[in-house]
Amino acid sequence: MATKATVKLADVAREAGVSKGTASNVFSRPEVVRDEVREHVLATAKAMGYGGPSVQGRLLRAGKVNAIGVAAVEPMAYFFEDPWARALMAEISAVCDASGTGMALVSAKNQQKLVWNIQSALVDGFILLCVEGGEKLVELTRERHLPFVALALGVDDKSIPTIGIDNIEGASMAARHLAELGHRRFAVLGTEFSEGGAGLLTDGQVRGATFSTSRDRAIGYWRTLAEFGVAPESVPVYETQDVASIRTAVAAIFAAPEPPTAILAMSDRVALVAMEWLAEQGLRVPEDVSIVGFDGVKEAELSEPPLTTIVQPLAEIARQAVQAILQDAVPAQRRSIPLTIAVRASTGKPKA
Amino acid sequence: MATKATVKLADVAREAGVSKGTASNVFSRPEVVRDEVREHVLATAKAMGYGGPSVQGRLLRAGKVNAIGVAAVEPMAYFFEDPWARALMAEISAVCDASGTGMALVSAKNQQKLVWNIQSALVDGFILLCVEGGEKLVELTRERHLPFVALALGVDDKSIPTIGIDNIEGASMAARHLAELGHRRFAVLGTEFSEGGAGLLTDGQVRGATFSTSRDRAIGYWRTLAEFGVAPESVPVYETQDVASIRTAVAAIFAAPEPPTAILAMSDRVALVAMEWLAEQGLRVPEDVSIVGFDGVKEAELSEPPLTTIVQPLAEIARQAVQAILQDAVPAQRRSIPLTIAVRASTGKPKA
DNA sequence: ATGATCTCTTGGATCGGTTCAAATCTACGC
DNA sequence: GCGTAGATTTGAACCGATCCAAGAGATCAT
Repeated sequence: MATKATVKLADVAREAGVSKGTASNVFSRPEVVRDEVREHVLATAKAMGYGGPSVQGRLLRAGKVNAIGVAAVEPMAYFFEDPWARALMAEISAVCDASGTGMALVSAKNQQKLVWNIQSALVDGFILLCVEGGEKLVELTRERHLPFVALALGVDDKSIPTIGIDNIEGASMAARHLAELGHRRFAVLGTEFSEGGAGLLTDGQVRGATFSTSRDRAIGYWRTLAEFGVAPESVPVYETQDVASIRTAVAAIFAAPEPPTAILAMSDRVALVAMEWLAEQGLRVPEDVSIVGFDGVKEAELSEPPLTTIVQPLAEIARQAVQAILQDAVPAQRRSIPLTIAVRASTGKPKA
Repeated sequence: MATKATVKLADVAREAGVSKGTASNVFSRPEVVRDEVREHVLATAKAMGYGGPSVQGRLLRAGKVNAIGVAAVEPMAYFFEDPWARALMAEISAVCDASGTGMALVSAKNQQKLVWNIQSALVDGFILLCVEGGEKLVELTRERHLPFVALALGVDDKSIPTIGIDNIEGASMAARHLAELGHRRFAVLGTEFSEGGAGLLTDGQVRGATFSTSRDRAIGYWRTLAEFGVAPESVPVYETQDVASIRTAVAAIFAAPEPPTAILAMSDRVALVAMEWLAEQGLRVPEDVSIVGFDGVKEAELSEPPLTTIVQPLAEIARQAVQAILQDAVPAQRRSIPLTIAVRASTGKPKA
């Protein structure tokens, strides 16, 4: 059903009695060929079942693929299932759409396959979603000698072109919001600090975290709360992983003799799971507990109650990332984009 | 930062003092070259900043891209935002993942760009999401002379390789479920029947629909209801488009002197919007009205109440589509995959 | 007629690899 | 010292187009 004996441009040219060059022009620069000739070549091509210039051939010559790859160390379905990834992909694709650039999904949970996929992806550059295994991903991508930009990179490395957010600043905003409402007893529901960890963390574990994203957010919370007279030692930080670990953590937090009146969650996902647990326990948000998320995913707007959260400027991140790659002008180092806070119904004054 | 003077294989070969052929073998068939030579060439390559064999060059020779394209006549963000598309994409990507195949997103709302994108996509074949503009899409894809499979194609055309579902059968299941619960007064909340239409349809308009998907579902509903003694004329069919048109339609349905006790919705999306309207009006589901959706998207499980719906076997559709393309064995004609019904809380016995 | 312009066409070089038949090298047996 | 099988290398052909300098024709003014 597909290409059969693969008719090529040269065949069409011969059959039509013109040179290869002319035949090529008929397809890629029709205006320079005389109408009569063009029609004839086109007709011959159609008759022979020629499927237009092979992309491969053209490609070899042009060098540009006109597509960018988006890579992650995750199964490919991640792009369509994870809320953050999805939101980001939607923004990236909107930018690509506008500039007529194609997108290729490059991904694999399996290291070996990932190597191969990155090596052989037909793209002009990469956008790396570094939520997990970021360093490895960057290293692999480097070898392709193509422009790339890392997003959500969890490690500090000045030599990696990154577009991101200022996590300390974002966390600060969340903490300030709650502190200004009058809260003084807090707990932090964190994301991953180190490979596979979970549970209550010590100050040292927080500062020595593998993933700087989590570390910076914790530091941002602590620092700002301190300004309001809340001692960091009084603000426990729980590391979480899957849903079960999140529930365990919230349970631990509220098992305390004097539970917090406000929760600082390092991601909307964590916050939403926590809200579910709270609802099950009959604790009202925000009357009994206020909670602030982080990321600004769509789901946060639709939850009951809607979640106050720090929203990431995904559209702007996407725009800058795609532009950087298309123009082969990747930032020399990390570039930060300002965050905003969306105040919704999950936060309020603490109980008197 | 990217490739500079672009070192090529020939350069490395010259520098290392071996032939181009040997250099090529070092990278693509390392086992045939002597260790000593291999090491030396590899070292030279690294020193010169050679980024491995260019994919383009290899490609030209090999002919296989090892990627399939998924195309739709929609803005690219559609793949990440539309519930049905997302669910399907997740399944497709799972299959691709398993076989190490890459995925490229090919899409554009703009006809001209779409043509170009399809023409130049670097893929071995296409999966077409034909929810809208299906015929045009098929036509364009044909020209590439690559294997392709159409999904959710809304038109009857035996010459198009399609993998789909039996819409009549699915609609039948929905209708039977409600009829067996005892319902006798129905209304159909339909999807698009013809380009841009909306509102109450006549029998003739239903049967003469442009989109066979909607037509078949309507026919399935009517046919089965008739078996239960419900005359087709008593079951109004409303065509809908955007959210506003859906709300208008439900409003019209419930403005009737004897409103139906059950709604047959042709898609989960339509059903969910309708449920929202019903909730606003204080009508309880299923106590006052039962409703059955179609598609089986994730959101249908999470709605309040969870929606009874006809679920499409997306995983199986995805598997067959990807396999067909990878093996260049596209079905000669339409192939149907059986549907199942997920009975949830949105349906119950009618009020006595 | 002759030369100057213009408009098309042509053919060969090139993109960056892979492939494979033939050439070269080694080691080993007699 | 000679022949031979086996292991490596080589070099030219090829994949399917695009690009461009140069050639061929047609048109028009002198």
